[in-house]
Amino acid sequence: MRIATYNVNGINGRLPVLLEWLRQTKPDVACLQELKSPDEKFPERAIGDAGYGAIWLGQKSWNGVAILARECKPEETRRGLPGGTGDTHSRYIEAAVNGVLIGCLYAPNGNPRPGPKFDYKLAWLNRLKAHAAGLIGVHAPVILAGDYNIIPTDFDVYKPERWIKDALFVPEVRKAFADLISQGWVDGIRKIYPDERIYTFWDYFRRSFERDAGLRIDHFLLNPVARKRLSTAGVDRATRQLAKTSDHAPAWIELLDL
DNA sequence: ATGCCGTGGAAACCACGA
Repeated sequence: MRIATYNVNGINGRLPVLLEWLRQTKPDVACLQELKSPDEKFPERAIGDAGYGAIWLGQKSWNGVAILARECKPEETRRGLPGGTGDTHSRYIEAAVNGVLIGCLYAPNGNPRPGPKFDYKLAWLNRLKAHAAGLIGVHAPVILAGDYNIIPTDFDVYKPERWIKDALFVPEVRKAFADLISQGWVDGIRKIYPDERIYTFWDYFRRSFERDAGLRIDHFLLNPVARKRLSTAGVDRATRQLAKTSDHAPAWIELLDL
């Protein structure tokens, strides 16, 4: 079972690239972020024609998350993290697909720091941690996949010194990721590639992709049941080279079938 | 050191992203 995550940066503008990627790589589940689309403009028909059922949580212009499942409809279990009174951002949706519980998340960027956007990021990550604490012990595979907007370590950024004060890399934010790991979650991509440079995002400008000046900010966290089934992982770098592409590349993990 | 590019929405610029 292949589970992918892809920050599409606008699902309607990105539709040709998204459909090409689905056609070529055929993930069983695809977690999408940054739809930048209100619910009524989600391209349900085009995605259905491509062979995918979908659930989504959009909003006008910003944010937005969706879960796609090949040849079936995800069984939605939650929309929005708990404790979100007054939070208008569409950043979390969760579903069961073939016995695997999938949380699809788009964490806040948090820049500029300090400021209200950074405070919101830390508060949101605290809510994620609280929800994750309740999922870690579920007796089924659980995957928390998405754009965490966190560079976990020096090894996950092309030039750490340039990012020291950035909201993706400051100690408080890296600690939030480490706290999740302390709960018992496993960083799936790093588990498969302990010693390789893996990036999932490259800026559009300064020829970042050509220079491989990237960041690893899209992650899969696996609970212990899911970890036992983890077999392979990867990043679809070819998709990052297509015309009109996102600044993120899709990332994926493979779980052994039972 | 930097939104230099790109998207969406409103309005021919602005907010926002990482």
